[in-house]
Amino acid sequence: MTKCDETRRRILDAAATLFRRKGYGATTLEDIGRLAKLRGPAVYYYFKSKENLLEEVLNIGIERIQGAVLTAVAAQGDDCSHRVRIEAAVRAHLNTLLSHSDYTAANIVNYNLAPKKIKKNHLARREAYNDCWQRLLEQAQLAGEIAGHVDLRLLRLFLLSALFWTHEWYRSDQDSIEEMARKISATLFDGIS
Amino acid sequence: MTKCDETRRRILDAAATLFRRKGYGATTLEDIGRLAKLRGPAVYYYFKSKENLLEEVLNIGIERIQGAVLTAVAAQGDDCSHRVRIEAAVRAHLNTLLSHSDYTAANIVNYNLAPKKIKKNHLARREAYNDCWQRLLEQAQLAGEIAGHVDLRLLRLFLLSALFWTHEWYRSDQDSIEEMARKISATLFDGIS
Amino acid sequence: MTKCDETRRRILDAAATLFRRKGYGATTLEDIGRLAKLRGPAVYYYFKSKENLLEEVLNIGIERIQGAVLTAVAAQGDDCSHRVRIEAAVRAHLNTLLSHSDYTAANIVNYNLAPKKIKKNHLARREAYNDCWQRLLEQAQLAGEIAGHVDLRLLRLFLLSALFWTHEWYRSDQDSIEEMARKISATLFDGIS
Amino acid sequence: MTKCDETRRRILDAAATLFRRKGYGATTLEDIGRLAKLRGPAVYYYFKSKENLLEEVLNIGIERIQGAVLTAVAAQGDDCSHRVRIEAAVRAHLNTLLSHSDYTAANIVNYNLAPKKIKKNHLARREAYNDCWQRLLEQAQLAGEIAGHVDLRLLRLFLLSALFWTHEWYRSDQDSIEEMARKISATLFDGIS
DNA sequence: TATGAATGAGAGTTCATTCAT
DNA sequence: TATGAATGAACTCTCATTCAT
Repeated sequence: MTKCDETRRRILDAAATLFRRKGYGATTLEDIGRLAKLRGPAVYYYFKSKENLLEEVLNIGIERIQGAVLTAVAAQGDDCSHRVRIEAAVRAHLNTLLSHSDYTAANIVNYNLAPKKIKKNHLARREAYNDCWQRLLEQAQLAGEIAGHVDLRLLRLFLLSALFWTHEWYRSDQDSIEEMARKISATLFDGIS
Repeated sequence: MTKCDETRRRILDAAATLFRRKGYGATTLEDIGRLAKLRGPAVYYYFKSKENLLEEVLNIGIERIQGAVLTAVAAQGDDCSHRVRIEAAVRAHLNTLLSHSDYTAANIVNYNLAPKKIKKNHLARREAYNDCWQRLLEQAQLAGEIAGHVDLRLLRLFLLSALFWTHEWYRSDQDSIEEMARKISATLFDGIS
Repeated sequence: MTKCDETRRRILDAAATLFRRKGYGATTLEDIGRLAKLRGPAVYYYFKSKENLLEEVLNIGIERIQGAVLTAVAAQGDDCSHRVRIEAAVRAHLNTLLSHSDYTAANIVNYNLAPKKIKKNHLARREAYNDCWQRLLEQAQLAGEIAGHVDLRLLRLFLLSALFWTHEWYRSDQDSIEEMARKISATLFDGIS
Repeated sequence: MTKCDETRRRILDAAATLFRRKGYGATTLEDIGRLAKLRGPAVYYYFKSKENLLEEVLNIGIERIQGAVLTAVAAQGDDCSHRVRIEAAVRAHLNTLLSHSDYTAANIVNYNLAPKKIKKNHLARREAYNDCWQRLLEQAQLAGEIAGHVDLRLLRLFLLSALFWTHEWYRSDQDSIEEMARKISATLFDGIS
């Protein structure tokens, strides 16, 4: 990794952290520069514009979580139950979002209010991630582990909404991610009755 | 309703709509004025500052949804099952959030990135709304309709996350609120197995 | 005095007080209204504009002090020394400026930074007041009570500067106007050696 | 002197000139920028706020005149009379105020109406300058050159009032500073009788 | 590779002023 | 006689962006 790449990464990290914490609009390039240990305008050496920087942060945010989820699912092997696979996916999602990187949280916080152009460019990645989950659920339904009458689209939206919004209330000192994943999965499959 | 109150309401409505659509930071007072059919600075005749306006929009957003949920639950009477009551609450929440007013959606979109002072002042109302749900779930658990082993705090957070985030993907032409409420409730109580 | 005149006077008094305390620029019509017990725009019923109001305040400020000084001098009669007359003038000037009305102090504070048009209109009155003093000094010099070599123009400017600026440091609980007038007059005539 | 310092100084000079001429309130940052040959917002590269700029102008105004007076007095040596020293102080004061810099005049014009915070911070410097004069007069009185019965505090206030307000009427084509200083000093010590 | 200096667009906000009532 | 409502001009200030170095 050249020094150039390393600086670029430092800027991205700083941006992710600040976009998450204060939001895109309230973060100045000078803020980012400060955290990345250089001056604001230096960002322009590495990125075309602030929007551009946002775009990249958003992309990394999705890539990371998607990578983590896919890896986790694959790691379960082929002979385990779909319930186990889905729980692994939940765990991986939460781990990435809540403890491994600011990029994904920055994505959630900023996607909605991002400039239209950015949203448009980014949409495909979001849908790709949704598709991962959709497939996961479909396979479980095919295998009979999810009842046939369940509306998978709604289930997915509902589940991902819940998973994404954990970052708004999660406190690392109160909740264990492992446990959360287990409980969420249990609630989902068995219900609360 | 005097003309003054009426104009004030028009400004609040405009602000709620725009705060929801573009976010607090990206919404100009001139934008608000345009939508409310007056000039930007006229807003200052009714509100002390833009922040002040935000504060009021946030408050109304919570008041409305809390009012709707409490009313809906009360309307079920005392002799129905807790499952029915909770489903009624879900339906009322979704109705308010998705079709009755921009205030609640504006609240969700903007609360997190709002100025600290505003967040602090608003916190109590958010917690009050959470408490409504907590009580609803506790009563159901006491009555045995929710299994004793269920972690109610996590359940509530999980459920409200999912319910709040519907506004990000809900499309009125694709999803019926009635149906969503029914399905969500069913998934919750019976699980997906 | 009709009610109309009375209100007009209340507005002028309020303006004088505030112009003196905070300056013309920092005083809003709403401020003036508040002190005069009516709303800001009501001022327009009595005055054409804020500038207009300033103009009148400035004029009254000079008229009052000039009236007081002339009256005081005249009251000394014709057979007293010029030194006594001048001391009476000093006393009258200080009394008006420091304890009898805000108009004169408002004049001093605001004249310099007033809009050019106002200054131009007001100049004649200022000069008239200067002329009173100039005549007072000339008569004293003619009578031999002021030495022939004294530059009366400079003396007048010097004396009036000192007298006008008392309002910047005068504290009614520390300094007696009577005594100040006596000491100033003594210093002036006899010197400090 | 770096380019940065040089620009900063240009801005200060412009501000001093305009604050003196039109007053703090009526001076726009754009005005200052125009005179300093840059755009208005560029001022913020050098100063935190307009108030900040005012503060610095006020400070320089006092520093300059105090420096000039102290230097002038010291330059008289130890064996001259106090009358000579005081006349030198008067001359230095007038020279600085009337012909050497706008800062001191800007101070006089704007101090009184300045924001409270600024006034408070600045007060000490004003008092320091007053103290210089107070000491000057005390030494003269000790040496017997000022009569024992003279109220030095009043004398100082009176004298400084007169000296400060020269800037309101002084016209360089009518009055010679040298001569003014001489006459003022003569009047002061010997009286006008 | 990165900074210092500067710009220009645009924001929130204030306020004298107007006008219907 | 006075107010409530609204406007428009202007101001301070912020910030993404540019450019010479």
